Amino acid sequence: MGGVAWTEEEDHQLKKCIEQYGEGKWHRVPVLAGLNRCRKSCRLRWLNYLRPNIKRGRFGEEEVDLIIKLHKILGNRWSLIAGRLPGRTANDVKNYWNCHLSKTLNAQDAEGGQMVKYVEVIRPKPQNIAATSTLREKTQESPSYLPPKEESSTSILMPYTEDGQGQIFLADDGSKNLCMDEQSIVGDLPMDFQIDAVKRMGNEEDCNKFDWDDFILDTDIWNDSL
DNA sequence: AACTTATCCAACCGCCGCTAC
DNA sequence: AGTAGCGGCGGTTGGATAAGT
Repeated sequence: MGGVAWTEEEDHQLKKCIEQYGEGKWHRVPVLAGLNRCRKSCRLRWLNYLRPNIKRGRFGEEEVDLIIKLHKILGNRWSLIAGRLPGRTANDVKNYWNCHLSKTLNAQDAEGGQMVKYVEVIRPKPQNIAATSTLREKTQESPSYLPPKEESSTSILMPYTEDGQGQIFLADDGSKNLCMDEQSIVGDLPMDFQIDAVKRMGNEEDCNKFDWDDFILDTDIWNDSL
């Protein structure tokens, strides 16, 4: 292993400590539990191994499908992906990806697998001007950048697929619709940037009301498009 | 049976963003 | 405004084990 393996006794001490004091305050855990481990080591051991309801064993077909879909949308955001797989940890998902999926899928891509690109989505003009300009500066780094069509609106980027299906338009009222406008293609951009952009968009009130991570992760949206 | 190579996965490391001071 | 401390995350490491020769 990469480090010193945990003993049964250490596991027991950690478990007892969490049961007594609850999760969190990890810097205090080594002292409270009487363990010669750092806060990070304790946290990791709890999250990846000792926490109740952790699922062990092989990944099911449905789980693997979901991992592939979510990885397409989110990239290496293992904790977000694991959040959609009950009982699985980010470490499990990451290990599974690295051992089983990355090689297989890279080979498929080399043979012309489907590729995700991105479209521009129009939202109402935000009140937070500073955030908007940051987004535009970043967006313009894309070689195929197209400026927003209307001054009264601004844009975010969402994935669509090579075959032209599944482009998402977010209407003023927050509803989600398909958008087939080819002009709206902005280019290939990393998902991290998109999420960053999405988080920066709109006034604070709007952002608080709308759960963007949940929107992006809402697999029902992508079932038809990916 | 003995040795080598490949695979798996628990644990560690370094970085990042947030918060309190 | 700067800094220290924290929780959290993703990348990487390396020991254990399985598979191959």
